[in-house]
Amino acid sequence: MRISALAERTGVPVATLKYYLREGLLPPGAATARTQAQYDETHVERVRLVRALIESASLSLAGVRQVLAALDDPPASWHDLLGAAQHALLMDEDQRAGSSRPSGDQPDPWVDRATRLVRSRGWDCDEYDTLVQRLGDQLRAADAAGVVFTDDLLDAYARGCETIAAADVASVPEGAAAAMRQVVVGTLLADPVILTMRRLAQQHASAEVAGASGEGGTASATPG
Amino acid sequence: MRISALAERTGVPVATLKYYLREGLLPPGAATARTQAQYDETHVERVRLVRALIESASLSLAGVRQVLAALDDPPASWHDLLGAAQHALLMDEDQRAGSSRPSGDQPDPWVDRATRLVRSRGWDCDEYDTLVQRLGDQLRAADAAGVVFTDDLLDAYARGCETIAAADVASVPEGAAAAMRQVVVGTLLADPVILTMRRLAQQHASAEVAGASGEGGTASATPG
DNA sequence: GACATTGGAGAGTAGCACTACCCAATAATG
DNA sequence: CATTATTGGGTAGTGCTACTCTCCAATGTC
Repeated sequence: MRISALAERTGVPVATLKYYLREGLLPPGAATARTQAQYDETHVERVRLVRALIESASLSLAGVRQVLAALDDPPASWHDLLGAAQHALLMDEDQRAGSSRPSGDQPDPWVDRATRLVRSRGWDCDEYDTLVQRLGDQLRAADAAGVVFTDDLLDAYARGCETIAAADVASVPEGAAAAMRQVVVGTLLADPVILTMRRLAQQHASAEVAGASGEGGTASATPG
Repeated sequence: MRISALAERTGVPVATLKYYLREGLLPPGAATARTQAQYDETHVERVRLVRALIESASLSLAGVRQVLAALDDPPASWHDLLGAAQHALLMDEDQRAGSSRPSGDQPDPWVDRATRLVRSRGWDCDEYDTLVQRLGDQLRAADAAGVVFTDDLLDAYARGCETIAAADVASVPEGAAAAMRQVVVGTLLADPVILTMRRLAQQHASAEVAGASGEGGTASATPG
């Protein structure tokens, strides 16, 4: 199929596809001549993947590049695989949010709290560093904004995340190279799903509380 | 305090504060003369809030504006309050990710699946519309990217989110206007926290599985 | 042979979040 | 009262991202 067919199949304009080709997000088609190339189903899939990462997981192009690199060069072990996926993600998020890591050696109380939280859950692998740092940063930011996360609340988050993560890990077919896609892309695309579900669950929980306490709030229709 | 003092207290450059003033993210200080105004602690708090929403929750300025508007004009009931918070969020996220809502009346299988999922959890309030739509969109995007979310997986997500949301709702002081801050800002700032925790829990879970199955992967150190 | 299409590349665009600069009015200081 | 620094207010410019447009000669197709 030619580029215009690829554009039709995916709903992405030809100009954008050319851009992706230039940026290396899309591998070049099999050149049949100097100004002609053939694209196949793998290209369709890749374009759809790129679009999903951009639109749903809201990755930047740089982030997409990282993820694709990880996909094209799958690490050996399960664990490294997850690490690679997370690394790709971290890179991207760090870029868009200037993480003001003081990088000093003095003990940061927020990172401490994050560490204690993680420990209390029994999550005491090594190499958490980046993620725990990140968690500490987020707790600090929340505090600066005047929001209090109680220990109970964070503990509930941790329990909820354990449920989620256990299912994540269980859902991956063992050892296959196809697992990579599931882990990397699944992790990324599940993020927004989880957040949306949280909102839904909040609505449900708040409705229950409201109902129980006889709250008569004006139930405004969801704005269009 | 003058604007330069505000800049020092918050670590935000004066030029940026002026920009925020112009954009209405920061209320003007009490003018003591035509070219002088006094700022107080509420301004410090607001600046920190804005920064947290931008850096941690990675909202756009437009999103921050929405959130602040909701904060300044708190709805009467608990439930509406949450709705306002979520509305503000949706606006923002919809802007940055062009939600390709077909808006047709034909039944969308993905939205259907989302609806069934929500129903099966007993979350059958009204006015879920936007969120369920959103969930359907996300499931469709994942499918397009070739990622399969099994029913079991989504159910586990839902259970995890129930845990989280129950804690969210329980953590809010009843009926106070201060609750608004906790709900709106807490919801937003907790999002990244939850995602980070998910990553941590995944690491933990994958390490356990790897350990159990005798996996000998090269445990690369987390890249700095 | 006529004409649309292609690959390749450069340049241009729009939006976002600042950032720099300028101005007259004012405050602070001596 | 003179001097200097700072302020509010505004305009314009910056850097970045993700496209989008335009051009070209080579090619495929009829």
